[in-house]
Formats: sequence, structure tokens, C-alpha cells
Amino acid sequence: MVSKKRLDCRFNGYRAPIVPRAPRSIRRRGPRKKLVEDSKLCAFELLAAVAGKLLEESESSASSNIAEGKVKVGACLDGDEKVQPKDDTALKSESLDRGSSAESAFVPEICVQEHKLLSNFKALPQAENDYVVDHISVHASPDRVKKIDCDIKLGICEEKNSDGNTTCKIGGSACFDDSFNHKVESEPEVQPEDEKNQIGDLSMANRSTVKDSIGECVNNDVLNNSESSVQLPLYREPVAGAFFQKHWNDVKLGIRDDDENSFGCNKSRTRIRPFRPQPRIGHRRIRKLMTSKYWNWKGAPKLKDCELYNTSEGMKSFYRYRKNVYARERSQRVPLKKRKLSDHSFAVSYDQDVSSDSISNLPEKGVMGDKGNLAMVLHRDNGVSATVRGHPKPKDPHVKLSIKSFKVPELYIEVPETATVGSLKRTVMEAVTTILGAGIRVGVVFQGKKVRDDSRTLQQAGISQCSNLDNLGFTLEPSFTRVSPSLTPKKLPALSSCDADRTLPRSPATPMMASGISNTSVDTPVLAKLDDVGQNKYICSTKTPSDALLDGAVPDSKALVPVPPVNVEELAVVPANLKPKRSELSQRRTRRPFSVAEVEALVEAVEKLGTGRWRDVKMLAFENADHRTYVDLKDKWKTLVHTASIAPQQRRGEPVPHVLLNRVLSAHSYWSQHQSKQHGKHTAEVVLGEPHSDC
DNA sequence: GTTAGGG
DNA sequence: CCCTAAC
Repeated sequence: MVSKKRLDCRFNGYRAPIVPRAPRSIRRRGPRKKLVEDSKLCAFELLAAVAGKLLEESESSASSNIAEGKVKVGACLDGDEKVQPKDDTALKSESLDRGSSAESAFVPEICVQEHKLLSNFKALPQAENDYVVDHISVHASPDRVKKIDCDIKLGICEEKNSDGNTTCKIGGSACFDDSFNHKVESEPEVQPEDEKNQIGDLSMANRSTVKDSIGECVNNDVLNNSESSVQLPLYREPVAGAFFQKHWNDVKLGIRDDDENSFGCNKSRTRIRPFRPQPRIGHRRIRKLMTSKYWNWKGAPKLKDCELYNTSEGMKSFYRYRKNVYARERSQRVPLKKRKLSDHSFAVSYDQDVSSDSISNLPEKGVMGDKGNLAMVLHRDNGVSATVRGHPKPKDPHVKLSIKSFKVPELYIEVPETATVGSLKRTVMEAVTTILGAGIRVGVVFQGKKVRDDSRTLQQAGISQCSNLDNLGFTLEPSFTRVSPSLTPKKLPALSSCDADRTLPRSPATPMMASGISNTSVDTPVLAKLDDVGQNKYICSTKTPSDALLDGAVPDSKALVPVPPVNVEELAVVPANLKPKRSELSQRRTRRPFSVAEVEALVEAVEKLGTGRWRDVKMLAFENADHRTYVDLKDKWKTLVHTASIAPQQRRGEPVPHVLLNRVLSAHSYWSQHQSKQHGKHTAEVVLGEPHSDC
């Protein structure tokens, strides 16, 4: 017998705010295809947009200062080389810890054309930045750069588990840096009159043209200086473990089942765990933030309004992939509540990484644009290095941005050795797209403080040439959240997303650096921490952190609720952004493979209730798993029965324990003979007894 | 709103 | 998972 309570707890983490679905007739309306475009690299767009916006705002204040010769220009970064050492170190230490080798994946350069971006940007919510992790951040300082190139690089570390699975850890920050290629392109100072009112023009930077970098716009002195600012917050952590500790998470993506090259009959598992920040204490203000205006925004920026240009085939592939992955989960207008729940995943974790240090380390020397232009350099310190150049001249509002690279939150991937390379790729890709696909918001950090008031002018915010623009930073914050991963005692327990979410940014005065956790080692603190969590049988509560906070239920670590020591297999977890964000144009729901734990719960419920009472089954075992409808349960049962009846070799997806399958068969046959409605009381278990062995 | 079953 | 039909 499984108590309802237990079941409830078990699936608490799944509680995905389900958005009331519009009538199918309505939902079906409209081309689904459109949605696909929707979330295309919001991150980039946002970054670009922010940069543009910033520039725009900076220009006004800049001009005056420039006139006085007080303009301070930040240095450009030569991300490629100067940062490398540090990155390498970080990477290696991490790799070592994980006993793995690194690999990397590149995402082709992504370029964005501004125009419409700005409008989107304006629609972006920002006040809530505080509670969000600085997924990616950029520091800006004056300079006269126009283009930014960014590409994504993921470092992957592998390790083999005792169970034979290969664990791939995609190092978010630590591993990505080497790929940072900072290229700056100075552009002719030609500004058409008719464009003077334009804030900026973020256009695709052609790599080939992105050559004359720093040298052209900044002097060496500045360059050298910039070195100090090339530190990524994440790298500040002496030990890679610290990062782990903070970002570990467990997200399961159901890719394997769809992989034609799948793993056959083996007990393969594919897991992607975005690393999440460790829970932190004292961030109750999240609550307040959660209710901030941000939550009132109506829908995410429409990506279709943005034009993205891919400069390489790779990028296209990337998009294609994303398309497949996200086409169905395009975010759409979602009820406020839903939106809340899905808007702060990695945010916190990175936010903490944006330490004041990193900010203060920004280049101090400034260089005045040769024409007295205000230029900004977006530092990569926090993951995204972007160099933007602004022209105070009203005439030339064009700013071309090309984000060359940015960090992706650390991910944890585990795939069986038998998995194909292709499946691994897809897994990684899914992990990446999961992070990026939901869209990213931009935050502005100035002097260690988040600048939330969008209406304030830069001057009002104190952002001017006079005020060390080095302390100006941008953050890219994921706009989605993941739902709780369940804890698997045997394996590395992962901190739930809740933890991450609870890891709120410290007060302005307090830098992003999480205190006390930066020097932890991988094996001790991190694992210890995780184990603690696991041993305490903690699991994310049904509510997402935000939800919990809003409810006043559980701030901080209390967001965790005790969970019985059940054989809690990792529950299928899908990024929140993939969850409820569907609406009229609704896509197909995100595929969310049932976890073993869920299957078990289902089996138990069916054993008790029979196969004709799905609604009851739902209420009994999945009441809090909002993403599982009774129809889903019914369908799952259907497939379970089928699965149980076929050869193990033919089964796909996460293997279901034979025991369970046997129970499925038993229950199925039992209830086939007994009308479930009539025997609601007796459990099939009683009649069926223990399952027999199977293949 | 549920169930059942095909797709 | 989606969609429909049927209750």
C-alpha cells in the first residue's frame, strides 16, 4: 500500500504549473510552426538588445562627459588568450575531479540584427533580476566597439559510474571559457542622419571582418588592464567543486526514447543535470521580487519579430534541433502563476557568481573614443563577453553586436556507454537548448547592485562616465526554471532546482559570490552537501520555489519537504519552460517520460483501483503531478502493458524494472477479468501476489 | 468531465 | 502525447 501522502510527496517535484488549456479547437488554431521561431535564442537577442539599450542610454550622458574629456573607456578583452590560462585551470581541476576528459561543442556564432530587438527588449521584464541567477552576464565598460562575437562552447567531462554509465558533465562556466573569442570590430563612424534616432543596430558580425579588435579601439595599456577583469565569476571559485555544489541539479530529459540509435535493451539512462546553485539562506526577498512587475508582463518577446542570422551550418543545425525540441513547447502566453513558476532557474546560481569582485576587477583604465564617443565593453566576466560600442553621436545609433560566446550553465549528463555518439550529441544538445531555449532575460548590474528600474536613466542610476563604468555589468538570466529532480540516494544526489532557485542573489552590497561555498572541494563539501540532502530525503516540494515563496510556504531551504525513503528514482524532469508554456498556438506537450518512480506509483494505483478509473488513479498517485493527466496515466498504462508484453530488447527508453512490468501484466490481466469498478476495494495485489521473474 | 481506443 | 468518440 502506498499512502497517498507518500505519493504526493514523491511527485511533488513534478508539480508543473499546468496552464489551463484552451479548447483544442482553439489551441489548434494557428500554425504551430510559428512557435518554433519564438524562442530562438532569446538570450542573444536580449543581450544584443540590452547592449543596444544601454548604449542608447549611455550616449546621452556620455556626450556631456566626453565633452569634458572625462569619458572613461573600458578595455576590450582578449578573451581568447588572456583568459585561457585561468579557464584551463578551472577546467582541468574540474576534469580531474571528475576523472574525465574534456570535450567541447561549439555553437556557431549567433548574430542578431537589432531593429526589432530593441522593441523586444523594452518588453523585457527586468525588475526581477535579483532573484535570478546570473546565468550569463556581461560587464560593460566604455569603449568603442561595435561588434561582439560570441559562441557557445561546452566543455564536457566524462566519467564512468560504477554502474557503467558514462557521466558527462558539461561544465558550464568553467569549461566554456576557452572558447571565448572576443573580437571587436571598429566601424566607420558613419552615421546616417536618418538613423540618428535609432538606438542601435545590432547586426550580424561577420567573423571575417571581426578582425581589427582591441588594438584598434583600445590601446594596449587598456588591454593589459582588462586582463584582470577577465575573470569569470565562476572561476573565482578556487575549486571546481564549489561550482558543482552550487549548480548541481538533476534534470532528466527524455531523449533516449526517441533516439533511433538508442541503447537497445541495456539499462541505459540518459540524464541531463543542469548544475544548480546550492541552496542559500536569507533570500526571502525573493518573494517580493516574485511579485514584482515582471510577473505581470504579458508574454515573452516574440522571437518571430527578431531576425536571427545564422552564420554557419552548425547554427542551423542548432536551430533545427531546437526546433524539434522546442517547437512543441514554445512559450506562449501563460497565466501569471505559471509564468512565475517558470522564470528563474539558473538565475540564482549565476547571480551569486557575479561577485562584486568580478565587477570591481573590471578594467579601470578607460580610453576615450578617438571621437569622444562613448564606448562600452561588455566584459565576459560573467559568462558573456560582449563588446559593444556606443556612439554618443545621435547620428550614429548603430551598434552592431555579435555575441561571440557565453557560458552555459554547467550540466550533468549521464548516458550509458552503449549510447551512440549521436544520442550523446543529442543529449548534450538538448541540455543546451534546454537552457537557452527558454529565453533569457537581461539584467543590469551596476556597482554590484542590480538596476531594476528600467525607467531610470543611466544618469539617474549613477551610470555615467564619471562613475566607473567598469562596474557596469549585464547579466543574462534564464527565464525558465526546472523542476525538481528527485534524489537518487545511490547516485550523486542532485540538488533540486528548488535549491537553485532559492539561491537568491545577495543584497546589492553583497557581491554575487556565495559566501562560504567558494572554497569547498568537490568531493567533500559538494557531495557531502548533496548526500545530506539525499539522506534527509529531501525533495523539492511540489511548488516551485517561487511558488513556495509566494505562498509563504517555504522560503529558503525549507522549500524542501521531507520525502519518504522510497526508491525514489529520478523522476522525469523537464525544464519548466518546456512545461506549461503552451497556449492557443499550443504545441504538442513536452514529452516527459515516466520515471520509474512514477511507473511504480502508477502500477500501485492501478493495482488498487483497476484500469478503468484513471481519474481516481490520478488523484491517488499523481494528484500533485499536474503535468500528468489521467489520460496520460491511462496512456502510460497502455504502453506499459505493451512494454511488458514485448521482449526486453525491444523496449526503449528508461528501462522499467521487470518487477514493475510483471506487476503491470498481473494487474492488467487481473483487471481484465474483474471489472475495476466493481472491485474498487480489493487490491489486485492481494490476488496477484508477487510477480514472477521475467527475462 | 471521463473513458476508451486509434493515431 | 494527441484526438475523437461516446458516455
